[in-house]
Amino acid sequence: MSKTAKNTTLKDIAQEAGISAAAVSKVLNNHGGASKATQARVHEIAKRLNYSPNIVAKSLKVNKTKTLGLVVSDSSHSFFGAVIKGAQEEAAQLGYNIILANTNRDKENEKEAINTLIGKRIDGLLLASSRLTQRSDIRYLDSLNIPYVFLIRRSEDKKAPFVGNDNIAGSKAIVDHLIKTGSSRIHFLNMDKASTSSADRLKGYTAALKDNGIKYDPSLVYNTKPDIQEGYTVIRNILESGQRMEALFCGCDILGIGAMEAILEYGLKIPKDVRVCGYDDIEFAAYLRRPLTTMRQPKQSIGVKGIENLVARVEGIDDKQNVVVLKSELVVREST
Amino acid sequence: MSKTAKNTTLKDIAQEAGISAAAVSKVLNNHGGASKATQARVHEIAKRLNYSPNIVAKSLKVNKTKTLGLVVSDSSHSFFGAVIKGAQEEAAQLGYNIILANTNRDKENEKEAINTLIGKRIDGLLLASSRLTQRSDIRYLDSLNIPYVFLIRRSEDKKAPFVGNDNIAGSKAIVDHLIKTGSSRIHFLNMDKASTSSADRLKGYTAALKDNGIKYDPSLVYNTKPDIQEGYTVIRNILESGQRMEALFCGCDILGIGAMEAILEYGLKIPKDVRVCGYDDIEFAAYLRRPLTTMRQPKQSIGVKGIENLVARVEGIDDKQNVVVLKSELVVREST
DNA sequence: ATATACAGGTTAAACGATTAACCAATTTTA
DNA sequence: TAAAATTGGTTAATCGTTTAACCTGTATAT
Repeated sequence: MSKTAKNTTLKDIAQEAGISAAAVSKVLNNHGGASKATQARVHEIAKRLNYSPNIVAKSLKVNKTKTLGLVVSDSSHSFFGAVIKGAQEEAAQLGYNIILANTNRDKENEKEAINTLIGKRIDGLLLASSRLTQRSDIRYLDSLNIPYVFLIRRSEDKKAPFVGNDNIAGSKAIVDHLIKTGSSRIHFLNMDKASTSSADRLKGYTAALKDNGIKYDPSLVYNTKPDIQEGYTVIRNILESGQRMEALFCGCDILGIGAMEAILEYGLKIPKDVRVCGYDDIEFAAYLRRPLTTMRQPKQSIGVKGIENLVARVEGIDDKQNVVVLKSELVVREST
Repeated sequence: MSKTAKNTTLKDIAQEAGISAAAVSKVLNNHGGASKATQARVHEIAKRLNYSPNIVAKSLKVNKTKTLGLVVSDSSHSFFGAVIKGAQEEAAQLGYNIILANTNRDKENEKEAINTLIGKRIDGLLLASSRLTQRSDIRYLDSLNIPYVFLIRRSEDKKAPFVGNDNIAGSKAIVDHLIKTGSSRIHFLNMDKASTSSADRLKGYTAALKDNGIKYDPSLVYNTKPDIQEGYTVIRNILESGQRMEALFCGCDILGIGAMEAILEYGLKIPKDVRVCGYDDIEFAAYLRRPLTTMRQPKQSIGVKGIENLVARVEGIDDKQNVVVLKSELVVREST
């Protein structure tokens, strides 16, 4: 593996073809001003010498890297997997590459990751489930001087570019489903209180109750971080405290999985004793102990639309929307 | 979002500090040759002007980008999610970034992806479940003149750098488990025939049979691509053909999920009538309809070790192993 | 026939860093 | 005290492109 082997450059081709490097550059970029014969010769030589343009040099010159940053809280999470794939493929389609960063749900990590991305001079930034959702964070993001788009979780500043689903409508729809199918006392295991997504899902929950004339009982609402074990623990504790539970809406499928484990282990039947639903429709939701009723978020589309929107910004196209809200879909399965 | 705002450069700092850009560079890189006072001044100005070194320029000069390529067949796949995360975090730790590429299991896509990565002048390449595993592909990869490491699926050329688990030992262990716990007629739903991983898993399967004095019956072995629906279809067809099935080893958990769906839908009980196991231990294997017995591959470690090994190559360290085989672990669950 | 346009290039500067080579002034060493 | 070494820098080249500005010879227009 000879690391010292030099790559072919424009100059090499120029020399071989007996013309200037500038001429070669123009040929290779179709910038005109070259005879058919020269064009053919240049292309032949380029192919023969296995030329691969040095994008680093080009980037330096044109001040664009054709690279976008994608920061996610946890790329191993099934949900993000789909988002990442959608984003990556759409980016490739549009001629961009993606550098991936993980934040592990930590704001400082996130800022650090963004800073190194900035050093690499990315053209734009996609923030999935970001922690930088406060108004003050927007000032920080704006100071980076590159376009950015929030994914999944929106900023407190509602004008900030965003692609995701309508959490209020989605959670209202799923709670409506629980009510219409017979429950009026509905526990809600939501995610971290801090996130705008959680806040919206709570709004949907209360809206559904109100619409159906049910009084909102805050003591039925719990918060924890999206983690199977956490979901298990919280629900187990509730059950062991002797509280009656007939229906449970989990803020995400991951919590739903943990919750179902706890419920089944406690000896209750799903859906006979307790009806459970989640949110997201992660890949395996249909194959769980009890296939899970959930709201299907258009995960891959979020990635795709996110990139589309970001690239439009990067390239200065201005017929783009600021806020793109995609539809989520109720998927009813065995668990309810 | 002013796109024209210029970033601070070394020159700006130099001007402000009244010294040359070279001096500033040295200060910022701790290359010595500057008074304490100058150092302090430079650092202060850099911070004040919000200086972020242009890594693109640096990369061009030093001919290293501190960027690695990671090509996977499908980043949305739960298994790769963990690998990607391990790789990304380890890379960050070592000062590298990762550009992600998807191939969708297509060799031409893979080559194309690699070519654009080469254009971006990545320092090294990680190939997860690559299609470029033939000897002729090694020549292609070598011609790229950058270090590469195979992940998960090894090359036919056994000397090629590789990080993954021992598929022969792993599949032998799990088939042993099926035999020791009472089955002698074991169906095997393996993945695509072409892959070295499948071939190794078949070797493990036959080795286990042989060790236990069971005759190998090729008519019990099926191949299909790793996809839930595929697994479902193949197994459903087998059952509908009237074949008796008492134990089933699936080449990956994904196939196991589809298989279990088919078996349960056909009215058979798991594990009473048919005992099923998979391979990989993807995140949700424990929460499926029937929690799945499987071999737990150290997915995140594969990513981590892969990067470690690749970076050692990139940086010319030579106490690295060529082939790193990590242990997989038998996880027995309800399905067997 | 003269001016004009165009085809097919060339030259040189620039992007923002790094780094080898050099230098003047001061300090240390013998 | 003279030579050597150190301190704290500077200059200029370089990485591989792109691109504005320029040039020259031929073809076309008037």
